Amino acid sequence: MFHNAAKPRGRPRSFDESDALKKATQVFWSKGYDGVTIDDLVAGMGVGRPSLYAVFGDKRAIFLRVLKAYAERKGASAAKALLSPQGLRDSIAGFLRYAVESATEKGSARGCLLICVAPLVDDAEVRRFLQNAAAGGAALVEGRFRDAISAGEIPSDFPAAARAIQVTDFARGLTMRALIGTPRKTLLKDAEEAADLVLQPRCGNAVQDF
Amino acid sequence: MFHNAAKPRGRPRSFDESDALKKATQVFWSKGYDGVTIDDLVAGMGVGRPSLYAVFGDKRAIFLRVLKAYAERKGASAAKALLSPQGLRDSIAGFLRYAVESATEKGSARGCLLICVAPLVDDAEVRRFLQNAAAGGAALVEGRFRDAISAGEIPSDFPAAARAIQVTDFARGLTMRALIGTPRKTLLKDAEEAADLVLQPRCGNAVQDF
DNA sequence: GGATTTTTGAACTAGATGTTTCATAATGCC
DNA sequence: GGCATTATGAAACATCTAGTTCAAAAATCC
Repeated sequence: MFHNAAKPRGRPRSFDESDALKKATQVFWSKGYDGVTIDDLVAGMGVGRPSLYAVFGDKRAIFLRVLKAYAERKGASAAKALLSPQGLRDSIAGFLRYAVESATEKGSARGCLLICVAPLVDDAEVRRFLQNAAAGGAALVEGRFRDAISAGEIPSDFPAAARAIQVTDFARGLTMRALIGTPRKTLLKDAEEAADLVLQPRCGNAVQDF
Repeated sequence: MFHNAAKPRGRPRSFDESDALKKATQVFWSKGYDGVTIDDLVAGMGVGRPSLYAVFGDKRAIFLRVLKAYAERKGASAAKALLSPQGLRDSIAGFLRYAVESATEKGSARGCLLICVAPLVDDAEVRRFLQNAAAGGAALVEGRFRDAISAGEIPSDFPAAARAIQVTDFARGLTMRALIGTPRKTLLKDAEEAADLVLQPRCGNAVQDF
């Protein structure tokens, strides 16, 4: 049940659809949503203007498709980064390290499309999508914490949900700091130190304990 | 030594300069840098087009002035929020609470000009300014930690610098999450929980300790 | 090969945008 | 009151931008 063959009838396209979307990702990522013109997309995607409108729609539609594809890739990568054979601390460190590394990749724009640029788009559908994506990210980390509880790595009263939010919000902060030009090395150090902190079992009364 | 008098010679201005800048702040804050047109500024600042160019310069110059004035106000407010008679935990909580509250104020745009919109401006001077502002924010929190060490509230080997970065980056994360529409109540809860965590004295080997 | 279908490049239109010009208005100075 | 000075509003200007139109190109089907 995969009759993918069926060659289309007319002139074949001169571009690959998902490849063009990946190129569009870089365009939006580096210039922001408002900063991107159709000409930028035409040049960056290697797709002629009429084909662009016919196949993808207008700027907003392109951005939404870009966003969804990007979020899927990013989510998969983040999940992979959480899988560490070295245990929980290294999982969290790996997650934060991935955030930093992908936000400071050379040859690509700094920061992150989901964290840095999409939130500024004034569009209800985008906002809804981002809220889900944010919740999904936190759920990913929370799941890792729950696995650790099951494995006996951390106590069963470990506040998994709260700590997951702390991890993902901190990652957001690192990513924004990458955007303003903070060097990768600095951010990686900060990520490691934060990974240590977040595994503290319980922490209601730190001051009194001292 | 305050001879401020000296009335200017020609026709008096129909607007107050610093008031116009505050209005410009709202314009940039709500629409982002690229999203703002000169017409937006003319309408929002209550300053005619030629006066705008004569007094403030072009869009970039206006934004830089807005940014600096905004950063000063924000820095002062953040410093005030750190001053708590209730001790360190409440200081940090106050800092995070202020971040959330100012990012979810009704009648104003969500998020924060320094954290959410300025980082996307593709301009070397803006980036330099933001790096300094970020360092200044972290220094503010670190100073509060050092005061707490002096006061004996936390041990002297408390990692003040690292924790200050954790606090400010987490605040960044909260602020970005405010931008995408996360309710204030949720963010305030997250802020309180994080304030507890960050006061943990030392945390190198959490997993082993358990 | 000719009809049919689909894509493409170039040109076009209408409107938005950044910036300047200029005559006029409103003040202080004498 | 008249002159110098500064600010203002309306309009002008050139450029940029989003989106469409159309004939030519490139493929399949018969």
